[in-house]
Amino acid sequence: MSNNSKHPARATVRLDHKSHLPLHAQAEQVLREMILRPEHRAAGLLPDEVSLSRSLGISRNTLRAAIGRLVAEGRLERKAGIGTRVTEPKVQSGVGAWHSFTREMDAKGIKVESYSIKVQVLAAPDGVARELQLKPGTEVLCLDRVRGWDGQPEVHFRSYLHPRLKLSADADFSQPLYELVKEQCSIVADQSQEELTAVAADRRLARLLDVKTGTPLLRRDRTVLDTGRRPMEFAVVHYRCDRFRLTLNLRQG
Amino acid sequence: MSNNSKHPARATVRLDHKSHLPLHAQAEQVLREMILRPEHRAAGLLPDEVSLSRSLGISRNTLRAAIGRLVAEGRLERKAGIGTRVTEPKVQSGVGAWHSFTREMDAKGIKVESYSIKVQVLAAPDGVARELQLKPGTEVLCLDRVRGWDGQPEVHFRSYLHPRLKLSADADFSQPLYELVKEQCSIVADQSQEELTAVAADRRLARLLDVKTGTPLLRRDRTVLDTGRRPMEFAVVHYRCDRFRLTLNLRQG
DNA sequence: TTTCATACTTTGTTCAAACATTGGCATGTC
DNA sequence: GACATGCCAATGTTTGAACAAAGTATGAAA
Repeated sequence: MSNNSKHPARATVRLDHKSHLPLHAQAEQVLREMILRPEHRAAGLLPDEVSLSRSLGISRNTLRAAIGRLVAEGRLERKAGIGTRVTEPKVQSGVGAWHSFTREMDAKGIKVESYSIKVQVLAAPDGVARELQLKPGTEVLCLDRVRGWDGQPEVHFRSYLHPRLKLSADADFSQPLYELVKEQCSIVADQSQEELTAVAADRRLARLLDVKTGTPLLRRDRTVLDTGRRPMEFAVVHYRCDRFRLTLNLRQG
Repeated sequence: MSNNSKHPARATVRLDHKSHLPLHAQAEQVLREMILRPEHRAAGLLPDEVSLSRSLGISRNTLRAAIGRLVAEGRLERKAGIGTRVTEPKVQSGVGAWHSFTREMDAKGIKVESYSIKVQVLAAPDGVARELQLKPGTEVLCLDRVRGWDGQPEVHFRSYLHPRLKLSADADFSQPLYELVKEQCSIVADQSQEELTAVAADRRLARLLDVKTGTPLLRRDRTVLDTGRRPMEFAVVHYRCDRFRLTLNLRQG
């Protein structure tokens, strides 16, 4: 049965057969919203394909196309004989290429929150100056950001921006950084050189990320180059790893 | 027309309707081979869906399921009114590529030493079975290795090898693993999917890597796929990070 | 020559239907 | 209790069909 206690009759969204957006795409949107709703996580299972397709007013095949993409994306899991369930959120980030953290989380349906933004101008420490190919002591813009979701901090970024970008300390740093730089400075981020290590949280990081001192953190040192291979940013990023995983797709080289 | 000069009559592979492997999966394999063949890159286009499905002896829908996955994977590109084309391989240098640990260290002039090698056959734990796409409990070869240099351990690998490789426990695992597999099994490692996190050393790891319990370690969960995108190895790697950094060169994506 | 309509090829979308396979559950037997 | 059996519900697979939309090629009209 479709309307048993587990799957109460919802406002059965009927899809628009006249929209220029294909039905499978509309169905995908509906499913994405369903995924966010807690009742489906709680219930464990989504309504079965036959009744769901009926309630959406589309055929089972069309619905399956939408579900299939969400499965491929890792947001749903299907099992023959059982049903379709919302994947337990194991948040991941990254591919062989990198993106804005905010946009990447957005794509996963997670609303990124900013917990603190501090902007200051300071003399570049030696390591930073080396990475940015500057004389030690050159003044750079330093950006501290803590981000997370569901009220919990998850990652701390400390970015040093190359003076070439000519960004002022009162710019709007709440939007994705690389888009800001692209628009304001016409400098486009292109590649990054990264180093990954594990470190213990010191007192400062422990406070910022709301963990105990000594908690293992993933540390990511990153130098971002623009399309002209000039360094534009050096960042030290610390991730808590309890709700987050950095994922990579690499190729044999 | 299907058999014009652009798309000469190939040995029309008819798929096996009695195989346990679904037709769409078989079609996917055929397409993967096609993608590698230069004549299709040269021709610019693959045969059109209708004639290709006929020559494979399957319906257009079934073929489209296979093509759809390869499109999602970025290996094929479809355009309405035009056809389906093999994606031009993007030429990139040193992009998010991985190598043998041993060879990578070699390149840095560091002589890698093996401190312990344990080989055992055991039932695949659930997570491992999932990554290798095996039924839980299938017997797999499990390889434990500790490597380092200057008399200090630096990294611990625990590899689970897919039974398809048919490697016996008494093979010579002192040489680089992927070369061994390549020679012994003619299976070539091609890509990897990785997850990076930071963890605290438990007692076992602390002993193996000669660090204090609780020391932050870089944990790298890696599924290695062969050229046919079949999983061949799942490995959990732990690095001490005091003498070692995992470096990556990524591109904006 | 340029422009435009039209036919044709190819992929895109959608449907209904049938059967296979998987897993959970109840019912039975020993 | 242990085990086999069979039913049921759910996803998995496959097909044939029809029409839509995109892009190319052709030929007629301006």
